[in-house]
Amino acid sequence: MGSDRLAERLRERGYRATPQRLAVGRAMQRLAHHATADQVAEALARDMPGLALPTVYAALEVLETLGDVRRVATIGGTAYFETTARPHHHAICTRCGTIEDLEAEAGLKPVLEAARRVGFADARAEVTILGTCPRCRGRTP
Amino acid sequence: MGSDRLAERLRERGYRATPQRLAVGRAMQRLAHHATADQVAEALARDMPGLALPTVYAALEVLETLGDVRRVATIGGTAYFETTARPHHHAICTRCGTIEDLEAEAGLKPVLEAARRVGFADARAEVTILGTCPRCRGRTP
DNA sequence: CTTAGTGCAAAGGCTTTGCAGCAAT
DNA sequence: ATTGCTGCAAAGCCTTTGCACTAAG
Repeated sequence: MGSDRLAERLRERGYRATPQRLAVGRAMQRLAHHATADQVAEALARDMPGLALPTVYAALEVLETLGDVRRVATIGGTAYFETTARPHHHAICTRCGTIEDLEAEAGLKPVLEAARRVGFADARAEVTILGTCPRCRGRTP
Repeated sequence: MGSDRLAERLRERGYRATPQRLAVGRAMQRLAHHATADQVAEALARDMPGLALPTVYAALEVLETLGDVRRVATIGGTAYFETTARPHHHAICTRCGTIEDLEAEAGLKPVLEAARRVGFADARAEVTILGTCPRCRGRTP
């Protein structure tokens, strides 16, 4: 899933390989973990001064249909995106919204099967840990 | 966790037992699964004509601190709330946002431990299935 | 009586939409 | 030469905030 092949993969699916899409794709790989549209835009501000936020959203949407990127489940608010490269789970701080990546295996087959039973085919499973992060822990309730 | 005891539990924690909070608490139990603030307001529109949306949000927030209610992890957009009574997981349609409850066991200890390792204490784990619901399945891509 | 809570309105933040101009094929 | 994309601006949603008034304790 090298970023160099992104151009080619875009064209295969009938999309144009624009500099913006390629840049967003590269930025996502560089940020790796998870990023908001705003963070992506900021990361690219230097190289692409004119890059607009709606364009980032549009690019992320295309990358999503390609399967390169997906949205992370959060407790509302800002949308987080991540690359699909290496699957992992997330710990979200319910106070400040910080997201931490977790590299751990989970037993999700029963849940996936339950989902299939109610009609969700070819679905993916994701574990979300919700709690208080270290920094928020030592503060006023 | 009977709704009748909610008044008492509110006062124990220093909150006032207002009709609005009790009504929101009852509505959440009745809606059971998961509901948006808007749905709660709508469900109570008959009985409490003057109930304003900000009040519903405020009440849900209080119920959240009581531990009666919590936010569900979703892929952005509208916030969903649910009662904490019976733990379960969710299947979310990435197209229309529909949420389906799943009653299945998952092996989440490794993930919870990984979370604890990065400083998330007393956290809860939640599995989110992301895919396409039966209704959206048979439609234009 | 006191002070928290409601209701209303308005602000705020993030995401999406619309459209003219530009660029990829 | 076409038609899709970008960039900008504006609209849209949902959620939160501020403040006067009401009501809980």
